[in-house]
Amino acid sequence: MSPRTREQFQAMRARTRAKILDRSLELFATKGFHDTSIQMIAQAAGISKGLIYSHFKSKDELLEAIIRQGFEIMERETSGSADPDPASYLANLIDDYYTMLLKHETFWQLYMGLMFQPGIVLRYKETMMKYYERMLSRYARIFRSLGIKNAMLEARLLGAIFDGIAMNYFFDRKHYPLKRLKKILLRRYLPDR
Amino acid sequence: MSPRTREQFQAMRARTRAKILDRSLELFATKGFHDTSIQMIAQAAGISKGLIYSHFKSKDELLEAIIRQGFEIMERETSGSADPDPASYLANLIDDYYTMLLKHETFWQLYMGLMFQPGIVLRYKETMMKYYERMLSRYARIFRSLGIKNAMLEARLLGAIFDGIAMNYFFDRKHYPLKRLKKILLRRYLPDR
Amino acid sequence: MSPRTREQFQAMRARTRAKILDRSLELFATKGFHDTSIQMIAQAAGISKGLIYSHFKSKDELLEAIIRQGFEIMERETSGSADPDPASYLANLIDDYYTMLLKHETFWQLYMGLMFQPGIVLRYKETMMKYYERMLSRYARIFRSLGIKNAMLEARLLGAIFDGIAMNYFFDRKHYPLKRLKKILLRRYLPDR
Amino acid sequence: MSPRTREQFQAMRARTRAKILDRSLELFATKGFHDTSIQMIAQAAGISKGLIYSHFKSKDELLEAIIRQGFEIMERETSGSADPDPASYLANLIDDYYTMLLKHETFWQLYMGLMFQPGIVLRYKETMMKYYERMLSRYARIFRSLGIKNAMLEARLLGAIFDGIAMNYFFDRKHYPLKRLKKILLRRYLPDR
DNA sequence: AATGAATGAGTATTCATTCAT
DNA sequence: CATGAATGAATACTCATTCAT
Repeated sequence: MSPRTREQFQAMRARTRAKILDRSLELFATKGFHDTSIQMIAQAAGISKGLIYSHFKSKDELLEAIIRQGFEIMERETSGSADPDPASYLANLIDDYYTMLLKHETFWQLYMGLMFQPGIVLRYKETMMKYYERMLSRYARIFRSLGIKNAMLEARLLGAIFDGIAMNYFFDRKHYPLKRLKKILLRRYLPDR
Repeated sequence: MSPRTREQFQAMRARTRAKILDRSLELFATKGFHDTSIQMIAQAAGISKGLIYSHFKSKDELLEAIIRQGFEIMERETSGSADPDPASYLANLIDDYYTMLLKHETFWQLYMGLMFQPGIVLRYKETMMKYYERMLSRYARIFRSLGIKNAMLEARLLGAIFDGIAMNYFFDRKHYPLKRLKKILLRRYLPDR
Repeated sequence: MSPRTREQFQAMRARTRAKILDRSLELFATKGFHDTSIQMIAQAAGISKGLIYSHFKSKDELLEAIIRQGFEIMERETSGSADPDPASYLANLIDDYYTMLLKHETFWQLYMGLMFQPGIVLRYKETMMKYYERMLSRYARIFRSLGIKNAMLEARLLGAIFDGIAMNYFFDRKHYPLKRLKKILLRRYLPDR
Repeated sequence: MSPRTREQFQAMRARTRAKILDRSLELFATKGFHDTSIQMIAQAAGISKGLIYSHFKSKDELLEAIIRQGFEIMERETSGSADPDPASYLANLIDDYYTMLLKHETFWQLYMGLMFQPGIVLRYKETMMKYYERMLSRYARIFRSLGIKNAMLEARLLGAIFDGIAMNYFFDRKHYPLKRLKKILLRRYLPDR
């Protein structure tokens, strides 16, 4: 019955918050934002509805927190991987993308789903765009260093390819030939390897 | 004062039905299925809520009708365009895609949005898949006739590219360089032209 | 193309009216008043919704017409059967009741159902009561002429027996031993026959 | 400021649930199932519409709960009353019936009303039948032990009498000579007392 | 007279959010 | 801090009734 220290409290809160974020991400991604009720999240997280509201002001803010967190993780993980050889860069890029897609499948799925729900997207559009643009710039830089013309356009195309693959993959995860497409992609962008 | 003829009634119904389909497609696409209420559709169509239900048994069936209609139009318009020269085929393919995308923008946007709403997608997955597969087969046939190996995989890649482009386009219609991407695409797939 | 005479028109109207009454009685009795829509009646009668309203001001008035008609028929058919021998009277009474029950089964069922729908009953209570009381008086008269004391109470009991039997019969028409109960009844009220 | 204990929550729920059951029974019985809206029940119970749905999944389930509860009470209260003398049994039976009728008037009225609403009855028919049959068996046993032939048929007749009396009583509660009918009934079934 | 398209008030139901304890 | 009872606004859907032709 010794009173918990401030640290213990904070750790607990952090754990609860993480659990909420975790569970809602999963539910939002697999069932959709509208078809996931606060009640369901609470149940999945093993806590009460009220407690969710002590962490997030509203369902919308919870969603926002998930998105923000997702982007942060994504960015943190992508920013590394310097490589002197531009061609490897490109291979890394493609590798990275696939790694990310599979590692953060759930977030990715949620994120793409949101892109098409205009009512929701509006609120996060800017955040999403910033992230996306940063990514494109990275692609473009590599293309440019490889002497490719229209580097930004090429970056856009690569981005579109990635998005399209992800989209199709999520639509029919079980049967989509993700790996074989990766091979084709590598062959196309790095023919001389 | 003589009663309306059967034809008159049918014409009235057809007109109303078209208006409903039209308006809901637009609203579903721009605001999302969940965020569009029957009330809103009624208002947009200038009719009463009840009348919608005299045409469609439920909101779900209305959506289904929209999807079905969309696919039908799409298919009807794509099925033509025979061309003796396979290379032209490919150019046509890309042309066609862009034409379709712009002509039926709204439906396209709805369709993509639905792909990520698991609760909804389930009901129409099969319909969507059939359509998509038919499209891929067409692509593959062309690749095959051009002597390209892995024709089906290449078809999948092209499909992904198209989807990715559409997705990005819808996310930021105003600034997306749709036309320039088309050029890049044509150059890539038909380098010797 | 010769114009129909006034008589022909009236005959047609009467026929339509009869069909409406007939069909609604059946539907109200078997599905319940609330669970029968005007649309269903129109369909069952092979006419349009509007036409029903040209015969009856409202669904309620249609019900009222059915009830009124039912009572009229009932009364007309019961009023006859004079019999010099009081004991035969009693047998007749029981016979009559069973005959009526089976002949106008549908109306009977509707009528009993309405007795317990307070919202509806209120409007027809008086009509129903008058009819019922007249019936009871007839019973009482017979009991009195047979020298039975408490004739009115006995009439009430007989009435209750009739109602109870009908009720149970309607609840499980297929298995209810209607005929055997009649025998028991006759034996009880006319032991020396 | 300490959170409510599980017991406190349970007590709250139980109180609310009882209030809902209580009020709906009354309203369903006096106004009919269809003519009682959830809104009315909420108002009568002094709670919000939503709260009703946290206790019962639907209006139908609420009705079912009422019926189930009614039968349970009925059965619990009837099951007692052993008596060595069969004749007393019979008197008890009649007594019991009248006691029940008056004690649970409202439920009785609801129950009878439902018997004639085909759409509703279907769902509960079996439950109702089971209860009714158990009751009839009890009656039959007594008749048999009194050496009466056709015991089951006699039971059915008694059942019908009870139902008929109840029905008439509910139709015109104020003026129906319930007590005097009881006397007549007792005299008829127990003439030598 | 006859049709059925059109209306809109009414109803069950859901769910994010609040709040007393 | 934590709970879940309670609220009420929002939403899909039904159906009696009206009315133009």
